[in-house]
Amino acid sequence: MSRLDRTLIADLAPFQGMHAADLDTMLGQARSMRIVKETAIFEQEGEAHSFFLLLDGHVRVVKTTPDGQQVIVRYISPGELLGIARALGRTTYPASAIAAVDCVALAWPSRLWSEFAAAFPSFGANTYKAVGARLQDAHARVIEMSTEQVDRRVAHALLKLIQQTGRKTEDGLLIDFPLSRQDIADMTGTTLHTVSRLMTVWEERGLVKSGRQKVTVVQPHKLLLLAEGHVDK
Amino acid sequence: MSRLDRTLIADLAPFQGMHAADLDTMLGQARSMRIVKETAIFEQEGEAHSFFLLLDGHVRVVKTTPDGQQVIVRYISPGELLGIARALGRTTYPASAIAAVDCVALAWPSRLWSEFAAAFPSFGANTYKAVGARLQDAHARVIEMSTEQVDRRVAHALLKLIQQTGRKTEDGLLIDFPLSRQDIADMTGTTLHTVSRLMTVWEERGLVKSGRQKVTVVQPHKLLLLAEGHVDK
DNA sequence: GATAAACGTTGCTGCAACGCAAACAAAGCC
DNA sequence: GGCTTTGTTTGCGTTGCAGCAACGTTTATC
Repeated sequence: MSRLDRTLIADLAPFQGMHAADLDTMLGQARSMRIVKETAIFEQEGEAHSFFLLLDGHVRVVKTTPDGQQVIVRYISPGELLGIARALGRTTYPASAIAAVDCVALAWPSRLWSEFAAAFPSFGANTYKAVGARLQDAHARVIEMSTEQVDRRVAHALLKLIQQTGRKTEDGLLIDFPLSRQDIADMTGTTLHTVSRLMTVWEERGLVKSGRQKVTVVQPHKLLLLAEGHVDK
Repeated sequence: MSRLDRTLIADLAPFQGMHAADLDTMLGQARSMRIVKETAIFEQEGEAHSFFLLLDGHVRVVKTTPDGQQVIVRYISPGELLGIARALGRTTYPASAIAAVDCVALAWPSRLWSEFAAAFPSFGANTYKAVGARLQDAHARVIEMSTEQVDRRVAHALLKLIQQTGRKTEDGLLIDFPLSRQDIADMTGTTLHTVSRLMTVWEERGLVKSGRQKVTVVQPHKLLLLAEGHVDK
C-alpha cells in the first residue's frame, strides 16, 4: 500500500479523528483483496471471521429467506465498513455481501475489531455512529414498507441510490453499477414486473432513462415529489 | 432506592459484568419517575435530553409519519434501556415512547451516557450488543414486510409479544398489557379491520382467545406453524 | 341509569399489485 | 452467424387486502 493510499484512507468516515500512527497500525494488519463481479465477500450464516473496508466498487448486502426470496438490505459504497457482525455480538454474518462490480477491499480478522475499538476510541465511536445510522435507516424502511405504496418506495430507492453513487452524465444522474429490475424489486419488496411497468411510465414522462441493468434519473426533483407523494402519480 | 432494588437491578442485561460500586455510582445519579398510562416518556423530534431504564410496566415506541400514520416500532419490557438516541449520534429522539400501562423508570441526563460507557466498559458493550440486536430485529422486520403476507405478520407479532410478556393463565399465554386491534395493525402494517377479521377466524379455530384490548394465545405452537407458513391458512 | 366515547365486528366494493405467460431484445458464447 | 442465456416488456386474469359504512358491545362519565 502506497503512502498516497494511506492519506486517502485517513479521510474515510470510519477513521475520522484517529492518529496517523494508529491508522498505520491498523493498515499494517489488513489484507488487501480483489473481489470479482457477482462473487461473495461473505455468505449469510457463515462464521464471521473477518470484517472489511470497501475501497473500490459496489457491494450489495442480500438476505435470503428460507423459501428462497431475496431482499437487498443495502448497497455499500467505497469507504464503508462491512461484515462487522462480530462487533455487534454475533458470531455469524446475518446476510451475504455480493460484489455488484469488481471490487477492492481490505480485510481484518474479526477478533481485531474489539482490540482496535479499545485502543483507538475514535474508531469504535465512528463505527457505532455508523451502526446508529443504519438502525435509523432500517426503521425508516420499516415505516416505508408499512405505509407507502410501491411507486413511492421505488422512487425513494432510486433517489437513495443516486445520492450514494450518482454520476453526472449528459442525460442526468446515472446509477454507477449494473442494476436490474429484479434488483430494484428486491430493494423495495415488489416484483420485477411491477418495477418494469413503473419504469416505462416514468420513461414516457421523462423522469428517467433506462436500459438493460442501467438506470439514469433525468429529473431527480420530480422523482422526489413523487416519492414524497406531493403529486398524483 | 432500597438495597434490595439495587440487587435486582444488577441482574438486568444493561449492567451485566459491572462492579457493584460502579452500578451504585450510576444509580446515584438517576432520577426515579412514574409515568401514567398513555402519557409520553419522550416525544419524537424532541431534544434527546435523557435516557431511561424501564423498571416496571410496558412502553410502546411509536413513529408517526408526516401524514399522521402510526407505526409501532417495538414494545419495551422492564429491564431495557430506552431513549439512547444520543449514544447513537442523534440529538433528537427518532420516535415517541408511550406508556402502555402505568410505568416506573429511571432517568439519566443524556450527556452522562458517554461518561458511563467510558468509565464502565461493560455497560457500553452491553448497550451496543443490545443495539446490534435491535438492528437485527429491524432488518428481520424489513424482510418480513417485503416477503410475507398479513396473516403471517400478525401471527409473528403476537408470538413476539407473548415471548416478551406472555403470562400463563388457564386459557393460555396472555399478553400482559392492553393491546387493541389498532395497535396490532400498527405493528404489522395493516388495518384494524383486517386484524379483526383474522382474530375472529383464529378464535373460531381455537388458536387465540381475545376480548377488548386483550389477547390470549391458546395454541402458540399452531400459531407458529401459521407464522412460518407450514400450514395453509 | 342514561348518555357518550372507545373499541370491535362484519358485509360489501374496488383496486393495486401479483402471477402467469408469451414475446422481444440484448449480450455472451461457440 | 447462429445459438443460448439473461434481462425486459406487456397483456390478461386473479386476489389479498384496504376503504367505507353500518352496527354491536363494552367501558367510562356524569
